[in-house]
Amino acid sequence: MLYDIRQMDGGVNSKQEVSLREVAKLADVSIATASLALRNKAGSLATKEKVLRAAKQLGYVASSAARTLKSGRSSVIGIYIFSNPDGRNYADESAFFYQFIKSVADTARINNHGVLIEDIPWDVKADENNLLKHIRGGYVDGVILIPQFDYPYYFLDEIERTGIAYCICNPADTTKNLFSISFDNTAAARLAVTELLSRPVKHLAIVHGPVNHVEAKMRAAGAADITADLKDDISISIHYGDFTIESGYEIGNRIFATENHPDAVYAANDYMAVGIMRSAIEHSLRIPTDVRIVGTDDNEVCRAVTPQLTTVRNPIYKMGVLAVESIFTQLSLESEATGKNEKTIKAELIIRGSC
Amino acid sequence: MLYDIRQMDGGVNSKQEVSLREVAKLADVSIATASLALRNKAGSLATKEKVLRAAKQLGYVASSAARTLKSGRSSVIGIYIFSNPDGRNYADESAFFYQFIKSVADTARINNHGVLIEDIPWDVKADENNLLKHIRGGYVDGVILIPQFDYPYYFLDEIERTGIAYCICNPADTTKNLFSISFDNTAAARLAVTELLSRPVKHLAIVHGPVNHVEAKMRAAGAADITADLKDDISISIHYGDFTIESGYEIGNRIFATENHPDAVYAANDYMAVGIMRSAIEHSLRIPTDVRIVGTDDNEVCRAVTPQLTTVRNPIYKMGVLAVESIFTQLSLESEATGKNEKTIKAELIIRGSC
DNA sequence: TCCATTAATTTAAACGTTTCAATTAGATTA
DNA sequence: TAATCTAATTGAAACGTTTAAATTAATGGA
Repeated sequence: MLYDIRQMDGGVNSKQEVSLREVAKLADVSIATASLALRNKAGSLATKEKVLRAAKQLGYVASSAARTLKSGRSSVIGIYIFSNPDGRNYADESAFFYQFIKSVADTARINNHGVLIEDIPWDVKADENNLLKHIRGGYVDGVILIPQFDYPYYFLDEIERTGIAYCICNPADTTKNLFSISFDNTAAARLAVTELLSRPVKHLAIVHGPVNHVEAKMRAAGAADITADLKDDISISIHYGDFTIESGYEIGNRIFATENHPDAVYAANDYMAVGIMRSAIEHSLRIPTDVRIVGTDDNEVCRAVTPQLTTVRNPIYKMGVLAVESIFTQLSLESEATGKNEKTIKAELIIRGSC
Repeated sequence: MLYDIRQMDGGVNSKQEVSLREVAKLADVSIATASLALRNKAGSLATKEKVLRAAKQLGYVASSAARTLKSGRSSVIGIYIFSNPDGRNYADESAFFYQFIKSVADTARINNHGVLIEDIPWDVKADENNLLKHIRGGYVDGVILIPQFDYPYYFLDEIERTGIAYCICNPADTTKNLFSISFDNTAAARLAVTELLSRPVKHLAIVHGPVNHVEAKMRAAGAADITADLKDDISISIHYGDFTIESGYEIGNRIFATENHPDAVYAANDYMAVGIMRSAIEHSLRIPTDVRIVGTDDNEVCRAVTPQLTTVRNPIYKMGVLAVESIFTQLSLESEATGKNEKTIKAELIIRGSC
């Protein structure tokens, strides 16, 4: 059922119930004085009190539209999650995104900002999605972008041109000079693989995520950093999943069916790791005795499985906080004065029973 | 690090780059004509084309603030998730919320509406949180409310008074006449318990969620419906968790330590269920041979564990879609003409290996 | 007491749309 | 062709704020 809202003429056109005019009248001051007083910008103490009382009595709330129109600030920050163009939305499953959204919303709210959220498939054309529309239309004061996949940033030039505050979370290209926050995915993978190799390993399986997924790529690079130096008596196999539990399970079924099955598995995310665990258990392999497994992210599934999954924590809540702070820093500075700023979030190994 | 955005004077006050005025000038028509043409409200074909071309050439996007101010419609729908006042945010973990948000955002976008998201702890006073502010300030055209817990609806009178479109997801009190969508939690629990009882059971454990959680309550009632009719040769024990994996695990440790441990467990959500499973496995109990377990929700953790968890599916994506549709129906009708409307979403048993 | 400052207040002009009412152009009929 | 009707276009007034500039009031020093 689709509604064409543009043709909805019947509905309630809710005019502001109580405007600044009424507050001013009740407080017996001019509209300007009322405006100033309410925002604590000027006025004598007595007037401020008088106006505040009047506003409270009438239940006055400033019209966001009028304020935005005049001030040029919407007090809204947009989160734009770019999703997979192939239509498979691994992210649908991800508890992570809610944590991220919540951290952004919490941090924004402290500063009296709202949060707008938008999912944009990568294959939707620039002029058909809402990112640039929102920016040009003044919907948002700042944008937090989560590209996820490694496609060309069609939006970057326009964003830089308009000078809007932005922060890219886990950008694909860190050589560009951007406002960005990145989880140190490379270090995360290095930590995980190093942990696996801290005990004797005969066959190490590396399970990558989607090939064009930015974080998966960097985790792959991190794993490669370590395995490159490995002696010949450790055999290594590389596998590609798509970040889902099911893909992990299928890979598990392939690798555990062989005679010389892996005794150590690094998975680029926790979903695949638990899928692999399920397969291992079904193949009557004991974890961690027969096979040791390390995942990535510290998603809640880590604590669901038996034994619990050792993993590298990706502190997603912190990323949201930092992203919003970056936006506010940009907003509070003269546009000219800002230097680009790239932050990195450290990876932390969380040891549990699977390893 | 906190920023007082109210004192940020240095920042960019981004005026609209290209306004309707410029478009009208380029197309050589009046502003009114341009406005009408762009919204396809009137005008000859030739004029429409001319205006559209001009708009495209200039990269024109209507100012959301100006449009909202004049039209009284913001084209934004707000999601307000009420969270636990005790500070324990079970929801932080929930992959469910992201699915819900995404479904709302997807459905809203089809109708050119944005989605604002806000978390409101139940103990924050009415005039200190953003719900009523957003409504009175015209931020949103409609609100989707997720109360989660059973506290008095301080907002309801005001919402009804302003006549804003709203939809309450899983309201506590279904006797009130509301716009609402509910998952049939009672039926869900009945389905689950009935499934457990379809084979011989000696000791049935029922694990409830937080006592004041709306859905937990109804699931408890559903379970009670079935157990009330049970013969005396089945012993029943009741336990209270808080919807987290850890609370399930602790309950598991208690119930599986006893001699006459349960051979069937119903858990009011999947997180607790997998926690219970972990405990069972650690107590060397085989699932489903020694103990059969059924959860609720069909969260992703169901597919993470071994064996996979049998559960009752809570189609959260559908709930988001229905909520938005309810909002749009209200928006498209004369305010007077609307009859309240309560929809229920059916529960569906998903049989997997744990039962 | 008067003048110079400074603080408080107000007037009025925006901000960029939408829409009513009025005007003009175009089509149709007698 | 004139008269009538309809469609297209436009001028101008809002919507509810913010803010620069102007005005008025209050304060202090000589």
